[in-house]
Amino acid sequence: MAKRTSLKDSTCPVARSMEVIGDCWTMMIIRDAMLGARRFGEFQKSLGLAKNILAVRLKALVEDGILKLEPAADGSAYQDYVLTEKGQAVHPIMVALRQWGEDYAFKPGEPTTIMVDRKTGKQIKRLELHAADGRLLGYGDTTIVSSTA
Amino acid sequence: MAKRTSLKDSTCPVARSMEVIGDCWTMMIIRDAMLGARRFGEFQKSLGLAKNILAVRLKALVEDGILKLEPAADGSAYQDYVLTEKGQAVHPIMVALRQWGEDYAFKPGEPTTIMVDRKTGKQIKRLELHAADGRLLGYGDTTIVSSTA
DNA sequence: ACATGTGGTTGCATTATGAAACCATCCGCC
DNA sequence: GGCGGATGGTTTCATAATGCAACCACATGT
Repeated sequence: MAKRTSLKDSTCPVARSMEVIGDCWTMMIIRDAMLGARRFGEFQKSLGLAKNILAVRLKALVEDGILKLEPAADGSAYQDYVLTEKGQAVHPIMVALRQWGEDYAFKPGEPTTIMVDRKTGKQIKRLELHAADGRLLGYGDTTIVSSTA
Repeated sequence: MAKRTSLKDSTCPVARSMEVIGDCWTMMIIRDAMLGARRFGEFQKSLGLAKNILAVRLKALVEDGILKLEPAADGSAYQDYVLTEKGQAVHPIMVALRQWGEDYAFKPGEPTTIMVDRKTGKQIKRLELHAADGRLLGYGDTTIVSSTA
């Protein structure tokens, strides 16, 4: 059999995250939801993906508690897909992906989009990793241990 | 035809990042590389994935400049897969994925692994998003604009 | 009532994934 | 230098996921 391997039971949080949101379309849907998309048609038009795929992804996202269905904001009988708190919490991941993409996947001068502070309109600061005592940490300054909680 | 859709030319950095590292196994390989894995066999044993899949993924990672091949550190005729600077730069994404997974994919008390400061052994601080002026930003405090650079 | 828009589902062709078998080197040992 | 096992893959073949297109039910506008 060639069933896609599941990492749901891994003890590594990264694996479990990837199991849920480690899919191109899934992440693009969340991105669009963060930018304000709410309706099936909005996602479909924005992403240009096949409707059956979109339907499957949206269903999975709702099941995983990242999106939830609620009555359409425009008063129609349709429903809106809106991010839950769990879905909104994906924001830092999105920012990290965005910054890496900006750094390594664009030629200088190539048109792109940037994330700005809504209040000032200025580009946001880069994500930084800090130790508990506030020291700036780089790659190599961290390691993984199994939690003894 | 049912070729997997490519997002390589999207103007959204998130899309381009996902195109490269938005794959479960790919991210797991990078994770293991960050934890010190260097050899084909190490990745294969740690991840338990089929060797053909691993071979394809490793080749892609080398082509994308995330891993590079260098003579084995143990002096043998084999080669090591080691992270490039671009590969090391994935670290913040890994941390963001890890924190989200910790928060939403584990029951309290469930065994997991945590990331610690190598010097102090203490758990690292959560990633925070800041504005250019230092203000802490939450979900909803940011927006996307097309770069006019 | 009728056309159109929205939000899907179904069918079928193509592609990717995965387990197992196979194969070419490389290494340690005698 | 010859032999056995370890290493690092490639090949084969079955199954699962993806994607296009066609279809469909219901809501809405006129």
